[in-house]
Amino acid sequence: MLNENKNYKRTDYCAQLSELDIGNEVVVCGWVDGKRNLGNLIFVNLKDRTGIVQLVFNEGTDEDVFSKALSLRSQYVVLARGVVRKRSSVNKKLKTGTIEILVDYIDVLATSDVLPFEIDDDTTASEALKLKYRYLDLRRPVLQKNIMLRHRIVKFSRDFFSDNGFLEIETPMLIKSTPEGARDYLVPSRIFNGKFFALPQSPQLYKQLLMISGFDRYFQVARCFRDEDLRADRQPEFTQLDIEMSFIDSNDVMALMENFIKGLFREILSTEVPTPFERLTYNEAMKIYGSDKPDTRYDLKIKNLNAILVDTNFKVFSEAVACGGAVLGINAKNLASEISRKKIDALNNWMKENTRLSCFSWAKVQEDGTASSSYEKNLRENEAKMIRENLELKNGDIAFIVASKDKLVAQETLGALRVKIAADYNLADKSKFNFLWVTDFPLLEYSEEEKRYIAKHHPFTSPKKEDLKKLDGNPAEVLSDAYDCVLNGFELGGGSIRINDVGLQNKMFNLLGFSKEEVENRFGFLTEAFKYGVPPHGGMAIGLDRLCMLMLECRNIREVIAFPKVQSSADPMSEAPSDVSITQLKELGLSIK
RNA sequence: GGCCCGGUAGUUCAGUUGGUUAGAACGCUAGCCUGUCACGCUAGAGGUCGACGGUUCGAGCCCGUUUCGGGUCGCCA
Repeated sequence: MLNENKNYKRTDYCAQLSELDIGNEVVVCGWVDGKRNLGNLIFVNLKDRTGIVQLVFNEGTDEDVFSKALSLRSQYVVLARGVVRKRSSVNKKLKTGTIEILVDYIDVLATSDVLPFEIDDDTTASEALKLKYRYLDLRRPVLQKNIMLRHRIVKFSRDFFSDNGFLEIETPMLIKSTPEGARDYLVPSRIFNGKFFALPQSPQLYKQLLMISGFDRYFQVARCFRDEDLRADRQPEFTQLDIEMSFIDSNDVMALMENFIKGLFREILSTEVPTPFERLTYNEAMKIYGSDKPDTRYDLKIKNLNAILVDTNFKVFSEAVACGGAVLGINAKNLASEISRKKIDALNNWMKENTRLSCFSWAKVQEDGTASSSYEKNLRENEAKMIRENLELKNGDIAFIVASKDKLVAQETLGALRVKIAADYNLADKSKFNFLWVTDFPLLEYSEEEKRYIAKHHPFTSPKKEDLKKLDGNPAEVLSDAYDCVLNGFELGGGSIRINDVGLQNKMFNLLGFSKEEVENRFGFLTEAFKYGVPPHGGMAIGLDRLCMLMLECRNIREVIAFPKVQSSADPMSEAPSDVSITQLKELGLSIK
């Protein structure tokens, strides 16, 4: 009788069945996610992407069907037909916990070897193992959920921008390698031996060319490649939500993105994000938070103590001030008792290893006004007092102070310490999504290594109109019409108004130290295009993986990417990168040293 | 490129001062079991201690090199 009809088609997803289906004959397909054999009674959890439903086989079950059920092992793929019925005992952990399917037909569609690790949300298998068997890792409910939510995020994005008059246009993957920015992934050319394509770091130039073509509003879910080392929030191959618009200014771009984010968070997380987002200039962000991507969910704001310490006897502080640097402090409120001497030492060690300064000074004030402190004994009484007042240091608080002859180093170091303390002592409200714009970045940055200016954003970023004149005088002071979108201490994305004047663009290349020949060679097609009617334009790009990671509260960007790379940029599953044949190399005119 | 942490059964880990036959849990295999859902009970199989070299009478343990993974700094226009 078995296999009388092999053409059963799935009627329902496992976990979409409910008490409304009781009495119905259904056909489900999925993977065996556990079997409980009680002798003459067998329960099988059948799982698909929607979840789990329980199959039952009992004394009334056909003998052949029952023996097939007995043979089931974990992760076998089966098709089962049966009648939905109410359970005698409820499992509250399952969406389908009140029903089960009494099976009258089962087909084993595929068997499975014993798994290299248990497929379970709280699996403890190592990253390496899970990534080698990523397709199994992806069977875990949490990753299934992440990938399905990512789909919804991308779909919302496409719908949103389409509805706002944007066209999705694909740009090439094989492009010209350009200087500046990250290291390119290179692809050798077969036709032109010795020459290379690069994979795009972003579709930047192409989207600007699309503006010149008159498409006016462009977006793309764009894959980008940067051959740099990985981090927990960074992959060498990643996806940007890339947009560009003509006839707009930076406020238009920011307003549009605020609407987008608001809609997205409402749709996916049912959360209201307040708009407009807070705005900080780059200088303010560095001054208050010591970072150009501050996490504003907690306070720990930085105070400048220079004025108090101009002529202090304590050389560490006075020299920093005298050399144009800074003495900066933060007050970790109510953490004095938590941060013991041992923990202070540990923090100092952390700082030595992870920042450009080797140590900080610190102080705790007791109830009677005396202090336990690494620096107060070196200061005059009124100096110590003024620092306490400035930092609003009270009993129970602990202050951290850094001094450096380089103001930026002091800011960055204390900014990093701020983040570290907040992470160690859980100061951030995890339920919050604090968006902000950081604007008015310096246009240029001096590179000691290369002995020249490099573009802080990219070479096509427009200076702020009011700073144009400074370009000839002191280019280091010129601010750019650029903006970064920051969420909870992560740079979500950024953009700018672009240069649309060929003269200004050439001046910019000149400032960056490119010769006429280099410009012609590298960006000739762009400067040529710039002769033929370039509309004012600008845009931005959002790191889609990072956005998903933050929305889904993942700790690592791998959790929202189906097939991510490991820290060495390799793929342990396919074992890419790999050797290639001599023939392949020969065709490309390459030989391996 | 630098620094830190890790690699012992299929998996996650323990392994004392270097000393007899390297353990546990889960998983796996077999048997029993009619309401389980982390089913239960009984029995069993399963090890190149990442690799190479060194010290030693003797190395999972000590030393060196190397490899793989994780975190981080540099880097990421």
